[in-house]
Amino acid sequence: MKNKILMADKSRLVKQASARNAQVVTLDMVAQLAGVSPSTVSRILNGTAVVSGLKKTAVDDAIAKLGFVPNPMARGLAGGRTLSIGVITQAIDSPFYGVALSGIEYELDRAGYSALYVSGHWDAKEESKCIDVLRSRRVDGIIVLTGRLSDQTLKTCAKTIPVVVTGRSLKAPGLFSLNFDNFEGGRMATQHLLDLGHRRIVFIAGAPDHPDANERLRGYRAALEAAGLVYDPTLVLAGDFRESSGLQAVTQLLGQKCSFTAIFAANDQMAFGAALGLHRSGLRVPRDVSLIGFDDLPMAMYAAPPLSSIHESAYELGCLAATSMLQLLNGVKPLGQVPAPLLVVRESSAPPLN
Amino acid sequence: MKNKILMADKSRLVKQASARNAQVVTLDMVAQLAGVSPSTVSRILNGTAVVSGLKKTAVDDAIAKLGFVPNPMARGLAGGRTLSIGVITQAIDSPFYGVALSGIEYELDRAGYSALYVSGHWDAKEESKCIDVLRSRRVDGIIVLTGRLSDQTLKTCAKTIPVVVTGRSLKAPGLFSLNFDNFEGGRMATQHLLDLGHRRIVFIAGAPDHPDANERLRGYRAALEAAGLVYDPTLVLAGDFRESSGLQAVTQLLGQKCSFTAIFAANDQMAFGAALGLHRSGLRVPRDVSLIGFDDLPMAMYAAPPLSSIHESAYELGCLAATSMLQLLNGVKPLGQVPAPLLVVRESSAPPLN
DNA sequence: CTGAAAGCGCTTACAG
DNA sequence: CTGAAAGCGCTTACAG
Repeated sequence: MKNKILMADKSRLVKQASARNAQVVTLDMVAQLAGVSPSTVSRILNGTAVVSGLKKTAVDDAIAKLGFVPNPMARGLAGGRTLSIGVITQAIDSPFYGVALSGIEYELDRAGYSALYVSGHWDAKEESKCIDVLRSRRVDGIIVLTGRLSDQTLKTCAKTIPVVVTGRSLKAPGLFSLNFDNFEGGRMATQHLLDLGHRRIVFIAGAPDHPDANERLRGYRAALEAAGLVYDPTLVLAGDFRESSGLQAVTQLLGQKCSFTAIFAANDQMAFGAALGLHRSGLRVPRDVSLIGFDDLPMAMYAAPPLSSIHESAYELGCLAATSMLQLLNGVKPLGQVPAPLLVVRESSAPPLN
Repeated sequence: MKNKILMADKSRLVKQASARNAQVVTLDMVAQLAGVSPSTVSRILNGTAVVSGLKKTAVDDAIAKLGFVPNPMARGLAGGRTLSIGVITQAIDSPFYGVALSGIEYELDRAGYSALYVSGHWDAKEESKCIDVLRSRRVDGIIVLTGRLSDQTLKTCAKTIPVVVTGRSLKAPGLFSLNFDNFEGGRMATQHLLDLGHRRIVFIAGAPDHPDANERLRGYRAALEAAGLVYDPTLVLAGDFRESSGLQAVTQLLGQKCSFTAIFAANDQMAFGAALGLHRSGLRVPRDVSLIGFDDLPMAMYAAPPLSSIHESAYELGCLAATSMLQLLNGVKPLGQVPAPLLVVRESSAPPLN
């Protein structure tokens, strides 16, 4: 008798399954096989309620036997969540943010969430569009890796969806910010060059309006002033965080016969560009010019010569951003903090010649 | 009279909307406002059927007025598709694949699709898990950026879901492959060094079992043999496509006092590592040793000295993979082809000293 | 060309 | 502790 019922059930299952996709196992099928209601299966899956041991075992067995995997879309539709987190990055191929993304991916994956990456391309308008795209995809939360969005925009956004933002300090309901001490990092880099005996130190700035960039410049100025040096604006060149702008800055500098013995680039990529500019002019690092970057990209140690830099752990930043988001989602107050900047001295910085 | 109905409708809309999320506008609301059935709105949205002009205008107006954005999950559940494509990459922070991802992102975005990135970390088992994850997310197709999955696994996978794979030539139903001519690229790089007069040319190999790596090695051998040189296995060192393995290879080489005048690294990252190894030993590029890489990463031109390489357009590869997937999804036979390899001569390669 | 209706695979009050 | 039922927001045969 029991067998007969089982067989009848099975043929029914097969029929259902083949409707659209032969592989699809549904929660209903699990419920039937386990002899419980779909509600019970759902509750076991989500840990929503305490279920008697026997039923739980039966359900777990059925899940294993059938190889059941919940359909995230049905879950999302019914439960009002997607188990996916939107991540706004500047460029998915950025050497710095790429590492952060892998940290995010790691932590989210552990918690059963997926990441949806969208690129803002260093443009506030595009970043706004990213938010729209992510909203339409119904992500459960948004991680914003720095960028140019205004504080106000972020606060408004956080009213309807949890937001974690890096690269600034902001307090608002539903929002958590993770800020790296760019000021201190900028100060340390400059201080390192001062300690070596440099006095004419060039600063190649990052993308204008970017909080990171501004803070690093502030750190540069602070170190200079603390050393009793006057801030010389002709030593501060514009940049945009890309290699090409570092090259351009050095070319310009050399063109106007500006005298200097060291360069602090607001990120490693620009430092690489600057190094090329020096190389092209026959200037050697660090003999003729000392060079220090910022970020400590994986590539920094493979530059020739290996680049001194301020270490900022992108991977850890990504992990932190992800775990903070998860906490926000679970109603836990995030308390994580980004590690302090660290000076990494390699071979690109040395005392000046004379 | 008409006004009254509209007002009544509105209050109903508000009630519905506030149920879960105050911002949510549904297709039903659009239908009501436009005075048509939900089916019609759906058909207009999807271009599934020809709809009379008047109704279309009414619906478009209603969509605009309400700021309606279709819920992708409901769409997915009902329509059996998610408008999302899974992308299996080796590491989301890979300098090479990162650029490919941005190409994929660009093309997919244009078509209203999203990408779901998962990383295989150069491991066949992890890549298999990636497929499972993507399946459970119900992606409409899977793009596999090279990797170690067996041909058989890919073919099997393609039976139930469209697959585009790069880095190999494979024919199977539901599958399209995009292969870069790594053999020719390897040959060209080696030929370049031969043309400069080098005879003792080291090859630093890529990750074992990776088709890219094997092909580049084959190209190396072919060029050597065409030049009438005997293949010397002691000149071929193991690598894994990472900087560190390039460094290690050179260290090993120098340790065993192997004589050579040039190095061909199977990718730029290993070339950077090799450059560091040479630098540490006081050897200069290209005076003492010529160096050529493969991929032509954005960083290659910023190396010191700028690195000669074989150009492979990762961005274009990504675009091609994405458009091919879109074609597969639309029942169109993809015909795209990856551009041929291109030799880029910079400053890291020169004739040998003697 | 267009509607009414059923259904996609789940979750969650609502009742016991 | 557990079910039956309604509903999430769409799409798609099925009828006109």
